[in-house]
Amino acid sequence: MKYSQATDYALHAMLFLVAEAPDKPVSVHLLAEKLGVSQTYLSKMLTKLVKAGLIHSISGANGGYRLKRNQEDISFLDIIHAIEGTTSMFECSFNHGNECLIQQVVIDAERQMEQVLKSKKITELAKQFKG
Amino acid sequence: MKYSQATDYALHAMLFLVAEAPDKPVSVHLLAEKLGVSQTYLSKMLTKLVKAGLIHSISGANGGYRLKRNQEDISFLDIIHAIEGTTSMFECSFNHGNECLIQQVVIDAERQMEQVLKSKKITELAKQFKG
DNA sequence: GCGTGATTACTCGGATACAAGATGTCCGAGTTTGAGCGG
DNA sequence: CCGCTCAAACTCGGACATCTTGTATCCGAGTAATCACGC
Repeated sequence: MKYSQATDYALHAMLFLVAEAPDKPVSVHLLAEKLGVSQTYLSKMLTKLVKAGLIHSISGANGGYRLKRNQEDISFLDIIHAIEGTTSMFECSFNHGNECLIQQVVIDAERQMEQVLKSKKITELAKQFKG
Repeated sequence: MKYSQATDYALHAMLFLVAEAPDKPVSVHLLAEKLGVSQTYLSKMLTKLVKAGLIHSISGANGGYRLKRNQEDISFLDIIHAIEGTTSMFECSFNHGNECLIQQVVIDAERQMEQVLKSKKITELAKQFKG
């Protein structure tokens, strides 16, 4: 049970965008260099973030990725969901009478975690990052 | 980011032990049959639970697995940790100045989840299961 | 009836196999910018 | 100076390769209870 490295990349990439370049497009090349990871792999993650509506892609020369307007609202959970998907962490594989008590407990715990991740916005961190 | 099926098996196996046979050994054969999973694979999970000190194995004829004495204290977290390991869900792969702000947030969220899983005992569920 | 050995019913652990997912690379296609060039 | 073309700098998306992990099986070794048999 571990978050994938892809999530790690995505979170750091988003933090960089918010902190360093909130309004101008940044190329994958530069972003990958700053983070020290492979361009092509990072681009896959960015594509997911685009599909999730968190960032915007601008093709052509001087293109790159740019934050969407509502950057204030972007939470950790948004980014994690964009990469990992939104399906629940736990799924009971037995078929006992509709609702599994075990599953209810685990999902309840999961919601607690999501609550924290949802309330924490990436912009908060960017301020700390700078200051 | 998903709990493995092995965790699902282990939780259900523990619930069965607590609810149906709190003091006598149950063979893997029977347990696997009740849950409808493979014996050999389930036995691997039970081995982990033994190593974690949650249950006891009795070899030889009429042997099997039995709960440890302190069954009241066994929480969801204990079982999950036994199977999944205790390492954190998130580990920052970059080396920026010791402490990663992102990692702190995610680990904080993780702790919230663990809090719920820790406070929920398997015996609680067994009572609901019966009643 | 009692000890001894064989059988049976278990767990334990290692070796192996297979599938899926994470990670990473490569390349061709489309798109926009900007430079160069001819009128 | 204007417009056209072409190259460069990008993203996009699919195909592919590799490695790890989860899932699962098989088998031999060890262990404890029980049964059978002979004294």
